[in-house]
Amino acid sequence: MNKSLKRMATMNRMQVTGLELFYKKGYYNTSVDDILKELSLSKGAFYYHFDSKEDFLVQIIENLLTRKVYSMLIEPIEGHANTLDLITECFDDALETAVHNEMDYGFVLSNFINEFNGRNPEIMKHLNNILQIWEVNLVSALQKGKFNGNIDRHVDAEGVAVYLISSYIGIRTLMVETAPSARKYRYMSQLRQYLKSMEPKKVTV
Amino acid sequence: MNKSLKRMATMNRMQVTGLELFYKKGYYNTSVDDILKELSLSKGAFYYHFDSKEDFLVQIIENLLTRKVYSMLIEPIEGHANTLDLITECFDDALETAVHNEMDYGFVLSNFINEFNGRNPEIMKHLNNILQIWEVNLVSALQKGKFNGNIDRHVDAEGVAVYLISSYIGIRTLMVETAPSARKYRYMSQLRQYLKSMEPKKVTV
DNA sequence: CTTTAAACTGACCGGTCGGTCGGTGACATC
DNA sequence: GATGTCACCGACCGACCGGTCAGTTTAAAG
Repeated sequence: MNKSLKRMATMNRMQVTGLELFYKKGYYNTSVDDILKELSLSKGAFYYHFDSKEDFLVQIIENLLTRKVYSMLIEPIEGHANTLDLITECFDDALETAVHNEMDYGFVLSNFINEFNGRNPEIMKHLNNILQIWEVNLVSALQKGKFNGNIDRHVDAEGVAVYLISSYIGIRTLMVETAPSARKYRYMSQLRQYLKSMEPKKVTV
Repeated sequence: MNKSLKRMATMNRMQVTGLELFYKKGYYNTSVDDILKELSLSKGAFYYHFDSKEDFLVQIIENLLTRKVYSMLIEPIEGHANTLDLITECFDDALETAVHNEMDYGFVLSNFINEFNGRNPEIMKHLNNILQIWEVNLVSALQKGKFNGNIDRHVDAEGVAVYLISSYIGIRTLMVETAPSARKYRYMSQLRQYLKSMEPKKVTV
């Protein structure tokens, strides 16, 4: 195998397993040895590829987490269909994935925000960055919806984006352990109603 | 000082400082010695009053956290005024406290849920219990609102409760570090709109 | 076959943490 | 003022964790 290919393969394996365990047990409660044991690799291999545990996490966030948020929450609302429908379907799909996930530990991004807030500003910078990208994309999708006449022009796009993200982060926390399916159903039903209230007011002539 | 009074006083001091540090740095990242140093007490004093670090946490949750949620989020919506107004004001006050808190680390309850989910079922039981009490009280407040004619009778009280709790948990996470005041404003504006959509439809005769 | 650099091993180190335990001072009771 | 108990002290233990390093394996290149 090509040398640099092997390097990439090993580093990727480590990152995938690392994200998995950090998600399950938290960053500080997962030792480097835990990850290595899962992969049957040694300490030396880890520190040959990464400068430190923190450097490792940064690369996981940049490589895997960012992509995850993009594919799950950003790209699905970039289509040309009715923005409100796209958002509804995107949230529904994302939550459905969580419901079917046997071992659900919540929304990775918000779990990390909770763990590093006030403890590691460097990591928080990266996490806030992802959040901001999500917010910006939501806002522009909403504005496109207003432009296309699917959303009332009086709607405050920034406000709606914040409210949507808030509710999503919250429901993912709530769906952990207690009746995820029932809570998803109730949440989606209210979300639909909330989004419906943004449809353009019919102008009766 | 009376013996048992002194005992209570010391235990309470420990719990208050413990909650403070667990909130700031997380449970697993706060050592028993960290708490003791703050209080100029020794290990022996701690383990004289508490069986273990976990027992200590359980007592904090039962004594301090539960009371905190009650006084901030449950009692304020128990009044006789219009339920929707009570909820609005309650959320506004709770978020305003967070805005003015120089060192804000989010919503204690959801922070703990994030930290212990999938790691400590015993603690999760206590946390889910608080969440459920909150939910039940919200539902009954909403039903009272329907009974009193302040809320449309078609409104799904359980759904609204889940949606409110979700959005609150989420906005508290979002308000951490990045523009808390602006985000609070946007959130509250959308919350008002969402709640307004529940007012009874005027029956024009 | 030899050279060489990359990939990896695992023993080891300094430090931290939860928890233990023998001891000590303060103070109420007799 | 002797006695006993409550509240507290702090040295210590064993487990664990992030990180280092001297050395071994692997495999491409000459």
